[in-house]
Amino acid sequence: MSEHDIRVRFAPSPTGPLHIGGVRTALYNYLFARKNGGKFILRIEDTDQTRFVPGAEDYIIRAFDWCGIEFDEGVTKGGDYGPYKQSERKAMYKEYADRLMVSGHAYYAFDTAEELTELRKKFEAKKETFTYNAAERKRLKNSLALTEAETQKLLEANTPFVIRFKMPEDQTVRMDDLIRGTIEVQANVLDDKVLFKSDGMPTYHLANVVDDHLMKISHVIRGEEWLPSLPLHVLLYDAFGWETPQFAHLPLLLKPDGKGKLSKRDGDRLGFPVFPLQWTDPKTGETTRGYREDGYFPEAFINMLALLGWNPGDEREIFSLDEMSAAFSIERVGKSGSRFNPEKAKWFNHQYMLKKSNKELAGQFLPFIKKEGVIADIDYIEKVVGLVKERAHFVHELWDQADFFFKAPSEFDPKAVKKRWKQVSYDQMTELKTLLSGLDNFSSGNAESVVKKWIEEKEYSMGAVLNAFRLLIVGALKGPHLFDIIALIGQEETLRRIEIGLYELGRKE
RNA sequence: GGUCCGUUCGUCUAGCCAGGUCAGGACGCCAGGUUUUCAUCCUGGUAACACGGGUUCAAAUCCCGUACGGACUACCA
Repeated sequence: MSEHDIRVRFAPSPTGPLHIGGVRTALYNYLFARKNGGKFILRIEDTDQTRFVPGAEDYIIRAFDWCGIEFDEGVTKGGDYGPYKQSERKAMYKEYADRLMVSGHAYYAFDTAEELTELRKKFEAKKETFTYNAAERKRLKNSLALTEAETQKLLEANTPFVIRFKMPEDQTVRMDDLIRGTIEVQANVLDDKVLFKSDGMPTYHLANVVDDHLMKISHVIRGEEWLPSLPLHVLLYDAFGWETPQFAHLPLLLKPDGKGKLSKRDGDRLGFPVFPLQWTDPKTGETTRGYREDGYFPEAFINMLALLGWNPGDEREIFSLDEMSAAFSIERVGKSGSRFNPEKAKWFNHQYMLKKSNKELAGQFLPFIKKEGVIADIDYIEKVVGLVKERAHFVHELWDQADFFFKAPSEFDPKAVKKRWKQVSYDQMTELKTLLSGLDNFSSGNAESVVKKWIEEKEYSMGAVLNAFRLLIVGALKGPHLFDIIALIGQEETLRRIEIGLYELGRKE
């Protein structure tokens, strides 16, 4: 393996279901790896034991599985750079923290969480912000302020400690971001972040830098919320004497209305999912809807997500994962946050509905038909789907568009009856029944030409006859081309429905 | 409050880096056409460079400022 191999990672924390913003971040990493012939790695960042949520890791894996996003290495895949779960790498982090101690880039701090909280409160009362930095560290309980003997004594007494990064003074940190360009920050304004916690676990900052280096990550593509800690990370690479990977910080997903980033509450409030899969909170038992359960096709979901912040530079909008991979480039990712638009999400699903084969759709439609207590042949369902798929956004909407293919109307839309069932209708339909019963060729085309010829010869109103006919067959003024319908349900059923309709609607006085 | 990031139709965005087009496309919405139903589809329309300076013959594009928005500011990631 050469030094220049492209390796990217997605590193979620198993603290709950994966937000669609996270899915998008993973997607961009995946596309970047595919485009550049690189590897895509899934690493679980579970260094916070207090926030562990059972089932979350499994959820994350199932979610990507559904999306069709595959990893080359990671918790489920294995690989040469494992383990891929940080809790299983625990032992090594202390070693790296110690290296920083030795090189003078880090120090022990014995301040308790309570003491620091107290300090922050005091500062706040003075309308100031407490920062653990060069100005303050001398007055606090740490190995920089204490004598060596005092420090040693505390250590020997097993006093809980953390290891903090010693932020350099008077240094300008220069960073390059693939999306935002060059960013400069004065190290003075940064604080001495905790690298190693008193529970023996590293913080995100240490773990992510160590792991990214050890796993030979070439590009760190992550959410914008990490931008403020980028200087720390860059300084950490420097302190270790490691080459920094390239960075790209992705813009946020914003809520459809109002201000701020997209949250679970927006989904509940506006009626759309914020998670790929349904999630049931193990503690509260509360269930949150997912895109899959709402009837979205994974391809549509991914396609919609990809275009939220990225565009190919031409006017294409419908992409398969392969097409997206080929077209993707990090330079074409926008800088500003994207407002999520539920309407367009539906449109995407409709596009995929149109694209999908009738066979595949029929298979997905089958359970809904069974639920209605109807038994139907799969070939028949396929033909039905072909006629109605363009009128639905989701598979679950198909039944409403197609129920009349499976059963005679049980009721007739009163408004339609009022509008289209006239005095003459009864006699005309009776005549039509006779006409149709004599047909040998009941194909859509033949039935249509015979019926229309008859209407013309009798000088009936085309609209009146056809709409009354539709009413008897469908029960409402909706549906595909009428003659396609009767050809599909067949001559016998067509005649039966006319008969039933005649009986139900009767002769209008 | 501090630090950093951002700002083109209602929304997603192209155009910006290498200044010069009636600022283009898509979703939505509106109108017309097709479908003697409804939906699809087709055609057309609606609608934007946050504001103020500067540089220039010329600024959406380059520079500065302002406003607004966002993220971060934990022994969370």
